[in-house]
Amino acid sequence: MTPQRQLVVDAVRELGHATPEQICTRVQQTAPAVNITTIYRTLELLERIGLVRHTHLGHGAPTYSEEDHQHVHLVCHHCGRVAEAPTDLMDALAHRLQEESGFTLDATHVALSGRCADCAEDGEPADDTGDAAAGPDHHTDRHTEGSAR
Amino acid sequence: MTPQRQLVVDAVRELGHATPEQICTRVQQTAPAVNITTIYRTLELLERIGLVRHTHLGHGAPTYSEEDHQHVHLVCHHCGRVAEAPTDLMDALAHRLQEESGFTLDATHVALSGRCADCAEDGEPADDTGDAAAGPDHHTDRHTEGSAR
DNA sequence: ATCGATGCAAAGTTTTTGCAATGCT
DNA sequence: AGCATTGCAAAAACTTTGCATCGAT
Repeated sequence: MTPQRQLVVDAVRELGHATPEQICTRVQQTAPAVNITTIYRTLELLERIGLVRHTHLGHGAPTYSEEDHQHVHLVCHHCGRVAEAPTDLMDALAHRLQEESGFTLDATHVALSGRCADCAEDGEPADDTGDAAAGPDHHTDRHTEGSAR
Repeated sequence: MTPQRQLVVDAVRELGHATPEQICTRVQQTAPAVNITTIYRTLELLERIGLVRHTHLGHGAPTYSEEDHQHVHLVCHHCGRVAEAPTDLMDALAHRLQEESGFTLDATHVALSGRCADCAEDGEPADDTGDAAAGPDHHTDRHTEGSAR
């Protein structure tokens, strides 16, 4: 309804899966005055009305994406990249869970982690100390994850 | 090696999957002087040497468990309870991911979310605003530290 | 004496809350 | 005016870091 909210929706849509801070940065490119608080509150609202959903990529930071942008996230321990896979990959699993445990799976809410094809080629073991490190092309310049301290 | 570390290992083992703070609380039942800092440092160490591993349950707080305690976590949106399922549930999925995307799945690192059998019975829609809310029986009394009343 | 482990306090991050100001009806 | 939304600042929750002390080799 408000311009800020529209900007948040747009940002979520454009970024695909982004943390609140990334969304904030994006929104501020258009409207620098927008506060991070508003991002959080808007995201919460948008989620409640079902426009966006959030997913946990393994790291602490949740990422937001469009509600209808349904896919499974695959995050690589090694390079931190996030790939996407169709949710029907999970169908069989969802079925088994339902049968065996009565558990109804929400396939889109979490990310699966592992190692992507690119990183599998490298023989190097992941420094699995932390989670997915900052991506190679994503400049997720948060806390510059130093592997060896 | 040190008594504190042993206590941390024990706590992780007993609690199954616990946040650093829960572990801290547990350890402090035996050794009240132990500081939360030590918990974090010890956990980091134990993880590096492969004694424990951490898993993201969807909420921000990572939980730690024994390395060999391999299972998939199923966390319920509704009640926040964490169930466990054998990892071989994921085998078929892992295989497909490998084939189709070259992605090597690490089944134990993340939790699957959804709604557990108990909560499925209640017709109530989950207040899916946040993640798993504080459980009904889990009194997630985290911040119980230093305040030795 | 040396070196690592620990406790304490302070700093850093990320997210939430309180409150006053703003804008729309 | 009434009401929701926003921005700012402070608080809270969570984690890491610096530094002095303690213990064992």
